[in-house]
Amino acid sequence: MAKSRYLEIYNFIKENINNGTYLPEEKIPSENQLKDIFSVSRNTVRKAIDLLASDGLLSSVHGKGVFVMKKIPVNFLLGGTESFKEASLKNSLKYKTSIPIFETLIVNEELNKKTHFPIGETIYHIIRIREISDEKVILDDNYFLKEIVEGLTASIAMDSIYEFLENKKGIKINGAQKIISVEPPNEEDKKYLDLRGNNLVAIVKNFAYLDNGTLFEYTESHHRSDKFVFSSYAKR
Amino acid sequence: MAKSRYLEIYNFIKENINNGTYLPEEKIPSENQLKDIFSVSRNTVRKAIDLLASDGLLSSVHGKGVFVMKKIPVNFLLGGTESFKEASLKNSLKYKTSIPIFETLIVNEELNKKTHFPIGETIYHIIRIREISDEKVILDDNYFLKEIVEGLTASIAMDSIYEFLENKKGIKINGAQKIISVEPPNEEDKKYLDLRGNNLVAIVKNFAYLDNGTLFEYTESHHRSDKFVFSSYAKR
DNA sequence: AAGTGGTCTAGACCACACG
DNA sequence: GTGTGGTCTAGACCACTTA
Repeated sequence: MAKSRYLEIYNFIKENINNGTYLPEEKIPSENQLKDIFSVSRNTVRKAIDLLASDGLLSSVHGKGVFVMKKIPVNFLLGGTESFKEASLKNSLKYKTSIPIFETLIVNEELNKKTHFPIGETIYHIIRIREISDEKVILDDNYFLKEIVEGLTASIAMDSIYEFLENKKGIKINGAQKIISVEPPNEEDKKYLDLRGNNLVAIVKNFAYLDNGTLFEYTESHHRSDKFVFSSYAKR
Repeated sequence: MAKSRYLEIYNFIKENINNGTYLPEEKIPSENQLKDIFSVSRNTVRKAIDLLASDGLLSSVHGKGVFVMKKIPVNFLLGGTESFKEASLKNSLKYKTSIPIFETLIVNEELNKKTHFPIGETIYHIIRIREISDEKVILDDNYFLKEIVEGLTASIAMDSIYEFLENKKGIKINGAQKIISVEPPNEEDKKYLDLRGNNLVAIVKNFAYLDNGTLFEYTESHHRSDKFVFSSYAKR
């Protein structure tokens, strides 16, 4: 159940898009009609529509109406801020995680250059190897501010770190800056991954921020290049 | 000057972030203070704040206040010495463009599979080669719905297609779904790009939609892997 | 002219954080 | 308790599109 009126309307519209009641490239009922249907103010209807528009599902056009965006032709997506586990579940893949490194470090100049954490901060450094269908294809090189993620253990890291941070510790994550590039594998990649002749890895650098603006995580995900996919929707 | 009150407030806050009046990890004035400063209703202040939050510049925290996000400039995040990456992110690059192919096609089954345009539609197919510092490093394989982009010419494509569509034709673009992968070069890549021994290309597939939901563009950008970089901010 | 979304007001009550 | 942001109302007027 939705806890607010606008989420109720949000879910109603979303459901009607998914089940084909509202068709792509066509209009949904006008804001005034929806306001009467739900007996709410127009602002509440607009809030629901704005949310769906930022999801890329709707588009408001002045004087015309609110259109349903044509369905995005990809349903096997990785990426966004989705964690490895969420992505795997959605794609029903078999995965295994191993953790060859779980250590505590103090940020020195070299680490500061790489992670952008302030020099002197205490951080956890974790390397996780992701095995999918019996092939080690992803190496996650994680750095977390210890102060923020206190209580994190290797067995939690085997599962989902984000699940722990958000649900167990109540940490509010605002979002993350991601930078993707393609580079030759480093020593750790060669040591831990099943490169199978691939001489390049796709690297996703991830700078994650708390709701108050603090940088609390830096992660480099090294993907075997032939197994790498990334997806995002960019509003114009 | 801004044409609406909320944009005025939006620009005011943004300016104060940029010039250091509002500092990262600290709070901006409360919604009630801003409402009095600008003599507007609280909803108008909230609209400005919501916009900046969706830009990733602010973050509202219930009961606490509105925080300025700490943002590390993207060019610092890259590190390394690769001047191309820094330059391309600063947008200070001069592309030289050549157009070996500019043709009109009817969508058949094979093209439908690749572009997702309806079978039977008339489309433009354009291949553009991007040369940077005398190296051909990007191949753009573009497909546009002819009906929408009518009037597009090769000389426009040399410059900026989007500038033409948005400013000259008044086309409203909602956004685009992007999918990134790494693959071996195809025959066209081998023919047109200076691969310099690189045996992989980074491919950005781009599905662009109009405001009414219509898919009007499909583009594959093939980047020589050592010159590829991609950046995005994802809200949680 | 009628209908649509875009902006804005001046309130209200609620939920959360902190001292 | 006080202050903060989160939700919501019941209007109003404006700007754009279509007929």
